Amino acid sequence: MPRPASPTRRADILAAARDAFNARGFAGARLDDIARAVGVSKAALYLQFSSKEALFEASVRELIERTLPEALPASFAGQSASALLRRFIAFAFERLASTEMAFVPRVIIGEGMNFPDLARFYHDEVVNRILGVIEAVLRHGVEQGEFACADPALARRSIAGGIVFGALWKIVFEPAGGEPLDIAAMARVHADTLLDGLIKREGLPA
Amino acid sequence: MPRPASPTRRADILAAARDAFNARGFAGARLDDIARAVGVSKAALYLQFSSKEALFEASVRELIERTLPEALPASFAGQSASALLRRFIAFAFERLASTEMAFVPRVIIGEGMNFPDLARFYHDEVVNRILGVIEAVLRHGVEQGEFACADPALARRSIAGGIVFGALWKIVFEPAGGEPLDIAAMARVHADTLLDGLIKREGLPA
Amino acid sequence: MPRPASPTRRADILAAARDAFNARGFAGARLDDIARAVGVSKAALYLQFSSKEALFEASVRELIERTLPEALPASFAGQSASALLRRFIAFAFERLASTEMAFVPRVIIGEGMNFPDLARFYHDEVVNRILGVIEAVLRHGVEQGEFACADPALARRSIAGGIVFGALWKIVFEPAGGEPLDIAAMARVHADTLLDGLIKREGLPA
Amino acid sequence: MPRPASPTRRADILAAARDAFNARGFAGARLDDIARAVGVSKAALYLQFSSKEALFEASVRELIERTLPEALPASFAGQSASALLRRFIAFAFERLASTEMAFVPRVIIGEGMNFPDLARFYHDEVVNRILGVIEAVLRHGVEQGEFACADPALARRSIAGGIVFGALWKIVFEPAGGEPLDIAAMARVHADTLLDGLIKREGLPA
DNA sequence: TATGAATGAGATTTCATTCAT
DNA sequence: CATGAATGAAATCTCATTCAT
Repeated sequence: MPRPASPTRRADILAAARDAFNARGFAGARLDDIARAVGVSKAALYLQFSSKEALFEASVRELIERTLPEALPASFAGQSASALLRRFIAFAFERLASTEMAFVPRVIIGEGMNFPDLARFYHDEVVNRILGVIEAVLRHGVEQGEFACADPALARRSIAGGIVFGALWKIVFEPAGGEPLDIAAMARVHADTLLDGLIKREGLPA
Repeated sequence: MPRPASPTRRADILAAARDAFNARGFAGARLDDIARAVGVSKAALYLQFSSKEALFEASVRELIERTLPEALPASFAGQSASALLRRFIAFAFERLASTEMAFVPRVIIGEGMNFPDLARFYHDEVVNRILGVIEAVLRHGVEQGEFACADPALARRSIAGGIVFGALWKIVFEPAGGEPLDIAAMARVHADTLLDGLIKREGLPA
Repeated sequence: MPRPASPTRRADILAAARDAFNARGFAGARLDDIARAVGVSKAALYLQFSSKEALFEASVRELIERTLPEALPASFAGQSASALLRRFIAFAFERLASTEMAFVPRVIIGEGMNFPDLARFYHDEVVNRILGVIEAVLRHGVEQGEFACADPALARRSIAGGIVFGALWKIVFEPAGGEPLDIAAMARVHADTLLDGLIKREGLPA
Repeated sequence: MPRPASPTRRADILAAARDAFNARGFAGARLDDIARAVGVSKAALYLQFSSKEALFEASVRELIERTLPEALPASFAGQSASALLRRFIAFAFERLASTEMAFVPRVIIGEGMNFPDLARFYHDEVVNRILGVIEAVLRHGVEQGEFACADPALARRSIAGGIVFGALWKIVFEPAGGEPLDIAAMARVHADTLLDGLIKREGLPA
């Protein structure tokens, strides 16, 4: 019994695919399950995607392309570098800790070696761009005389690292019995630590 | 061609299994390949491990148990908190960036959801202990009046995050075309950033 | 994009079907390709043919019915049996070596067992009639005292055999790397051999 | 329930494969049926042959390699060219008309275009070798002053053609309702016709 | 202990065929 | 008439697992 074509069909498939890949990994996910979740036949998947691999790549790319633009701050104008960094960290934490978004780094880390094109795409289009934004904020702060940062190209990874760690905690360790993590609190502490440093400053409150 | 039983047989199998799981993921690795790499029959694997899952878990656990002692710094006695933290960071970066050690976080991230026991084991035995060490250093620094850190339980993840990010860069993004990362330099910058903070201090060089 | 009904539509489909069946065999040919070649939808094929089998049978039958008249020589009147046979052989070689005509024997040989009706039709309408023509020439020659032929009913297959072999060479073995065959020359030699025999005759040039 | 390894296992599979390919063609034959005919699982076929195509090629090659040597005369010594040719024709008719052997040309003709390597192999190893033998006999006869044959390279196809036609008649047209063909009689008549020619010779019985 | 041989269950993929529009 | 969308049924192939030897 054929079903009507629908503009959401493709999006439905991508969402179901994402769930499946998220839950079982690329090799472990079954097209049968994806099809059943969408409510179509397996063959219907092949009307839109030429292979399981193509479906996987599309599910990753689509998510990235849909969500990346709003993940990057549009402009730095009129804000202190500290405020910019705080906002970026808070925003990134909240985003990346959501299951939908966290799916991508998880599969890239877990299966990237089997999909070198995809890993490169993710590196080029996501990781590098985000690192670029962070570095720009750092340089902006240095130029304003607000930040001291000898090597922004390396320091940016310290900032990204905490965010990634928070996301991994949420999706990997919390389900495994790790203590629940308050994302907003961790974002705040991450920003505090990075901005103020651990070493006590004279005359400043901790 | 029967081979003599050997005490290294089990270790050989575990090493080959690790290579395979590292290269292709759990589902993608084939017992055939592992057996061939060791030079035994597939059936021989079942003499030592009851299933592919068991072999996977054993290969991860064995590595953890074998390397855990050297993964933790032996003693902190008689050093400033700053020096301790620097040493720990340098030590952890170097360790985790090696392929053998990086294998564990990678598979835990990629397959942890299908191996909850293993994820919990890793969390309990490794992640939490390492985080505990970091937290101890932080508290030690606060007690000595050297550090200002309002929430060591959250701040420790900022420290760990940079380390994990460095390791992921090495094993995931460098192979995908990312720029080569100088681990020692990043360790230094990570420690600098965390200790001194980004915000410029009066009278201190950047 | 709907297209106007057209009297050539059916012929177009049959021609495209023939190409496809010729190129990949019955099972290997895809309705998708046939439809695309014609420029209609797959479903449109079903408006004219009830199944892939029906389309195949129709494509073969149509070719036979369209080409049979010109496959048989019009008249033998007023010629020597030798001349008749030479003319027939030359004519048949030339005809059967063309791709379009060779299509039928090829698919009958390859798929006849799955299409017994079609094989019988081809046998009755083509093979037997052509063999009948050959036999008539032979008997004509014997009656005229020109030929010596004890069993024209069997000998006719020796004549047809060379022709079929030539056609198969063209469509099967030349594409597979066989040496190119000069059809006209082979027709000549085939006729010579059959008429004069291999055993040397007194007083005749070899 | 595993079955004991057996030296006939491979031969059994090849025979069953030949039956299946003979009955339904390459694309139409199902590995399921072949496996069931042998009494093993489908997977067992893959222990010996890496794909359906490999099984097909092996089934053709094995048959050719097993039967071709005895089909070619070992030596021409001490026989008249006529006797040689008669013997060869009789032998070839009998052989090629058997179902086991005829399967090969049938499939090559019907599906050779999908297996260019196999078609070339069949051309090189079978067709060309047999044509070479025929041509050698013809040249031998010419050298002995027994045959007159201006172009043995073309005439050999007239000889082969009758044989092939006989085989095709047996496997294609007899099942389709064609009149039964007496192979031995046709072999005799084919040899007679080729040797003596159709044109009546003075003073010789027809 | 060790293995070669075998398999069952399931994976992806293909394609002739149908039907609402 | 015509089609885009959909599907059911099957095909090939894979692989963890078992067992007689």
